[in-house]
Amino acid sequence: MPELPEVETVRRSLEPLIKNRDICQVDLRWPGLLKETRLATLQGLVGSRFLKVRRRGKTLLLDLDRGQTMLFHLKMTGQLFLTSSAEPVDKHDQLILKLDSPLELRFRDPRKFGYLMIFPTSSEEIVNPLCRLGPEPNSLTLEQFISLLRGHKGKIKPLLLRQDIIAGIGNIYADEILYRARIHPEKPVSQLNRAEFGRVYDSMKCILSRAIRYRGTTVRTYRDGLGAQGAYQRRLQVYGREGKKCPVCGQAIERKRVGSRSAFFCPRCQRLKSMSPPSHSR
DNA sequence: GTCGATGTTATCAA
DNA sequence: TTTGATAACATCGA
Repeated sequence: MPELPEVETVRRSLEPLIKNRDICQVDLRWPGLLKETRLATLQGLVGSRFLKVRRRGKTLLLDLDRGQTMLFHLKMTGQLFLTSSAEPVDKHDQLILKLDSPLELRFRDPRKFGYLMIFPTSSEEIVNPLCRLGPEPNSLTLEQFISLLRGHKGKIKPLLLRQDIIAGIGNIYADEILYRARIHPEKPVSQLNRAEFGRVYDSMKCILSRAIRYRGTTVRTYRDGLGAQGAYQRRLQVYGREGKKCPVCGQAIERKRVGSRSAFFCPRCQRLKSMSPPSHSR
């Protein structure tokens, strides 16, 4: 679930509390967490201090003094949170960074898809996951948005999910964005007119900022940097609501596989084809 | 117990 | 270029 709004919420909740704190001890409990990074590099972080916490797409970037950056990808079920060392360690806790006082920064991930990568901050733009990301949604003008999408073929929803085109949108928010824009997830981008692009663009900005305001969506495992749940799950209009009534027209929400992911949408508000004009023959 | 699905994405084949 | 399948893994619900 960690999409842009969730990762941004983790960032905002974590930064003020770990900024200027030192790493006193490193306890890696599952070596597979490290990606393209040596254990010695991780252990060498003892004595480093956190400077800031950034986000790029769905990744978290923890900048340290001494010029290194820790990149966490939460994937499906990863959690990065600050806690007290008195808190019992879960069997899915894969990394524990002891900070000063009783504070610990922990990475927990039941499914073990998430990872940590450490690299020099200066090489950020050439490092693997970051260098292939498209622009941030909030940095895009409508013109840029249109030209990014127009350069590709295919259905709109799978394109919104592509991180190399636009960074940060995942399955939940793609569905919510398209619902608000009244665009069917399978609509070919080649058939979108300017007004429809405009609606998707406005909807993207609106949904993402609203989801950040509500501190993200907790479907199951997502937690912010202090272990708190989000609140946006109560505002979802279509995601996970198959068979329930569309909030606007009352039609049953449908679910369909689009680009090998589940897509939830209202078949009436999000039509694939415009209605044929009424027939006069009778 | 089994089966199918889950918010992500890299990789490979067609 | 695009798509679909697969894989990484644990958990949950039917």
